[in-house]
Order: sequence, then structure tokens, then C-alpha cells
Amino acid sequence: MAQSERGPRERMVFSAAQLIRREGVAATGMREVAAHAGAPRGSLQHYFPGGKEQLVNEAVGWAGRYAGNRVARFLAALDEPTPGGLFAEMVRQWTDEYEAAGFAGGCPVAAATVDCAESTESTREAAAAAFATWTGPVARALTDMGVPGERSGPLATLMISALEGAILIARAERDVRALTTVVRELVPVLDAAAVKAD
Amino acid sequence: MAQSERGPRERMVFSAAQLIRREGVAATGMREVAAHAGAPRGSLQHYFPGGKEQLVNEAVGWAGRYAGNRVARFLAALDEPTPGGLFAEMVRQWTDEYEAAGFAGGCPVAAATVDCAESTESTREAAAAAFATWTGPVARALTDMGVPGERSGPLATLMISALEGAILIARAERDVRALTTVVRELVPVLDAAAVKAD
DNA sequence: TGACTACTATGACCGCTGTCATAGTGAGCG
DNA sequence: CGCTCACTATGACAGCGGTCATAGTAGTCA
Repeated sequence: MAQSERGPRERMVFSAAQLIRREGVAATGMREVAAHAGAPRGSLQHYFPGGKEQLVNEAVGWAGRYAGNRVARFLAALDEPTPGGLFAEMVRQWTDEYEAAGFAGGCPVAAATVDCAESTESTREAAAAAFATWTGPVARALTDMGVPGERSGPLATLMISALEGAILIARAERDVRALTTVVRELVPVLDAAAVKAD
Repeated sequence: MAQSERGPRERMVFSAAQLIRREGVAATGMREVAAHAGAPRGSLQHYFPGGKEQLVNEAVGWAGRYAGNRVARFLAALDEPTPGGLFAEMVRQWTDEYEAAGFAGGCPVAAATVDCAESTESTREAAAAAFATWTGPVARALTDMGVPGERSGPLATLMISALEGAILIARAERDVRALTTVVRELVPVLDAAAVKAD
């Protein structure tokens, strides 16, 4: 996850996502990103001539791709894949992090949405795209598990909505309670949506 | 909702919440709050000697109380109150606003959580308290509608999580789709949790 | 009248931020 | 050697942010 042997450009995007996760977009400085990435300050204007806006947008895109790619890995971890099982894995990534490392970070896409949706159109679009590249794999996985095609998309949206909201509440409360709650309540609902093919 | 005949102090708290909703905490300036409230700049240090931190915390508290109080009003608007009906009303407040006035604003409590959870402990606590004063009335309403006591709290958390997440997605996409989706998917689930007392 | 209090009015300060300008390094290569 | 190109290094700048200091006004109470 924290591969430090990437190019400096990639490291800066990654660091930006990390810092945005913790402090939000506005409170994350360019110099701070460079320092966190162990990259020279001069590289910022070289790799990101579009300035902070470009860097933030790429960080958001990175986060969306990361979340989308995780879906396949979650599925692989389940010996009997079900919609509820997938959701539980998605949430577990967060409970694990919070219990192991504290409640420092939230979802960078959420942070970008809150801070930039109204002020920076391109970042808003990047956030929407990130949600899409996250929802897509989830919906496809649901279909593969036997969820009727027309319900996969809506259920994927429900899963991600509940997860994002629970992340917010968990960070505010410094307690994973909200995360475990949405899992407990939603898992049976999700599993019931899969066509019984036993 | 936008009573301009309050004291200047109250107007500033209200304005702070409005601006935080749109731009986030970090991007909201003190001078901007005063201007938006039509209040003199000098009043800031008089009414809020604790500075921005105090103002933000009060705005978050105000938002929590506002959300909590709305619950009773939503219930009154339903001639046959059901859990799903309450949730639909809660979400409808947002779809109505977005369709009428655009996607400018999100939830101020979410914004405070994203921007301050890690940096400003007191604001994090204020956000947690706001979520609590919102969840409380919802859970009580569920119990009154026949939801078993031990499930009211979890279901209230689920409702608010899904709503908060859907608000994020809706703002990013500039589309109420996510909001209408969570309503459609969750209403039957919520109604099924109420004990049939016909 | 004379405090005393509540509130308003400004101007200044300092720190920080994103961005730009300019110059420097150093490898690759002909 | 000299040229090019990718990258690095700094310093400056202009703007804005929250906060403080100081002074002013207005109403009230004794």
C-alpha cells in the first residue's frame, strides 16, 4: 500500500491523497505534500503545471481507482462470495484501519467533495468520476453474485452511501460503532437481494 | 428558516453554518461570516472570544439541533407515520433543496468532521454531539412507530449514514439520483422493522 | 453628571499559501 | 565539447487568514 519505490510524481499524488484524507483539501499545503512525499519542492510545478487543482484532482482519481481495484481483492478473499460478504469486507477495511491506526483519516473523495464541490468545478467532476469508478466494480460484482441487473446499481450506491456516512460518524465519534452497525443492518438486506441459486 | 430578525450573535452562528455547508470550514473566513450575517466585524471578537473554533463549534451545534428538531416536524407531516415514511421525509428535504436551489450546500456537520476531526478536537466533539442530537429523536420516533427498542438506535444510525453518504454523492454528481436511490432501497427495509400492529 | 457596561470600528501584524521567475544541475548524446 | 532536456533549487511576491490592540459610541444606572 505504501510503496515508496515509485516515481516522485506518483509519490506526490499518493501523499496528497493521504494528507487530504486527514486534514481536508484546503488545509493541505503544496509544500506539505512535497515534504511528505520526500520530493523536492521544485518538482511540484514541473509535474503539476496545473497547480494545486491538478494535484488534488489526480489524488481524487487515484483514490477512486484504488477503491475500485480493492473490490476484486475483497471478492477473492471470500470463499463464498455474497453481496453482504462484499459489503462486510469493504467496511472491514475501515474498521481495521481505525482500530489499528486511529481515526486520523477519512475518505479523500468525500473530503474533496465537501471542500471543492462548490468552489472548483473540475474537482467536483473528479469526485463524481471517482465515485463512478468505485460504484462500477461493486455493481458488477453484485450482478455476478446473482443480484438482478436492474438492482445492482442502486444497491451499490446504497452500499457506498452507507459506508461513507458511517465513516463520517465513526471519525466524529472516534468509534467504529457506526461502521459495525451499518454492516449488521445491511448484510441481510443485501444477501436477500441475491437470487437463491442453491 | 432564514429569520433575519434575530440577534446579531445568532445570525452569525447561522451564517457560519450556511457558509461551512457550501465551502467547508477552512475556506470559510471570519470576515466572510460577519459580512454574510450583516453584522459588524468587531462583534466577532466580542461574541466569540474563543475565535473561529468557538464559532464553528456553535454552528455545528446549531445544525445538530436543527436536524433533531426537524424530526418532529417530519412526523407531523405524515398522516400515517412509518419508519420508511420518516426516512423519505428526511431525504426529501435535501432533494427539494437541490432541485430548487442547486447543489451548493452539503451537511455542515459532515464538513466540520472532514475538515476538523483530526486537527481540532473540540470541533470533533461538537460534531459527535451533533450526530447524537440528531440520531436521538430519530431513534425515539422509530420506537414510537413500533420498532423494537434494541433496533431503533442501529436503524437510526443506518438512516443517517445512508443520508450523509447520499448527500456527498449527490453533490459530487450534481444529481439527486443517489438520494432517491437510498430512499427506494431502504424504505421497505425500514418499514419491515416495525412490528405489525394492525 | 459620571461611571460602567455592551457593543462597534479599524488598523495593524504575522504567518502561511499558491504561484511565479530565475537559475542551476546533470545525464544523454552527437 | 556543447547542446538539449528533464528535473531541481530558491527566493520573492502578493494575497488572505485569524487575531490582537486600541479607541470609539451609546445606553443605563446611581
